[in-house]
Amino acid sequence: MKKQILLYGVLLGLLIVLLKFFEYKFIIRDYAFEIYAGLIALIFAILGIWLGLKLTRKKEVIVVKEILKEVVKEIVVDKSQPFVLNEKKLTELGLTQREHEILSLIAKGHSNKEIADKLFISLNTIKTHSSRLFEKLGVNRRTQAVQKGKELRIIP
Amino acid sequence: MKKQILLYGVLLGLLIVLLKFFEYKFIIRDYAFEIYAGLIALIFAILGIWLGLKLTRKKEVIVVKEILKEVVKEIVVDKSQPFVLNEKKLTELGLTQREHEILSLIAKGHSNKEIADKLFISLNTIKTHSSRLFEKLGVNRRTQAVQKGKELRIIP
DNA sequence: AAAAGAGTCATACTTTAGGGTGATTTTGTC
DNA sequence: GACAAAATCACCCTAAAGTATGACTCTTTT
Repeated sequence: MKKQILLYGVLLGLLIVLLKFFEYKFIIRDYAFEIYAGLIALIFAILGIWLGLKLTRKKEVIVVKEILKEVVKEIVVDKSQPFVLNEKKLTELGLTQREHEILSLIAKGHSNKEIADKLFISLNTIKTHSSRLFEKLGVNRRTQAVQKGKELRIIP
Repeated sequence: MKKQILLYGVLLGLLIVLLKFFEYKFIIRDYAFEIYAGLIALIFAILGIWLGLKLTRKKEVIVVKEILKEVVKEIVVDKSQPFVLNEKKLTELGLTQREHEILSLIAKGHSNKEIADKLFISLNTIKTHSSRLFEKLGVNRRTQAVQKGKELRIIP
């Protein structure tokens, strides 16, 4: 926050210097003040908008205490939608493409049968995929898988 | 958007007039320009921030076409979290307290057995509740119920 | 007091999901 | 071409989930 204010101040100073400089270079003396004011207003309005946009990117801080390692980790999760796939987590978990695909279909409320029909593969295959999927996510029910998937931001 | 720009322009004009007026009233002549610039910058930065904050309040427009009544309704849903219970929908659907409670437990990934244990009631009762719940939501699987529940904002 | 709504429970039955194991086929990589 | 990873499928069995129906108890409303 202090950085922002400092940045604003410095920018304003620079701008004034710049404008004063141009004042002696060109012949825009008559409307100089209005032009300056307009320019400053424009620039700071844009900066303000940018800052405003940045401010709304709410960050949720999840504090995970790993007792075993006696280390306190802070994971900053960007909660400002829309959904951006967390590819790191995806590879970290070792989820394959197919497994990921099936997870999202599960999340959409489809039954295994429906998923099988949709992907033109056997029901058994869906079961194998989902089993492995659950194992990798450390869950044992599809509803939990969906929950975890959303939490880890690997599905929308 | 055009309103915003107009507002900015008018404000800038007013400000300049105001400042010019004060220039002849007080003796702040020496640093007048810097003060003006600073004031303008400040005001427009604040305006920008406000605008930026307003811009990020994404609104999702759901268009519901009621064919029977030949009326097109537009429901504007504010999507800028956090969860606010849509009580209207809740009563509209006729969900009872218990059913709603069970829906949220389902959404948390609990099995029927777990819910039964948690609420100290029989597994069969959970089944009856969930059945009626599904019927009211127009679904036939718990994953779909969770989806719909979130969509209708009756669960977080 | 009767009716209605909500909550509870049971029994019986069907469907879907999940776990375990093993096997075959594709596909991409060295 | 060999190898590994991914994807496919089958079979078996158990566990959950879901459907249908009927019934009992409270509580609130009429």
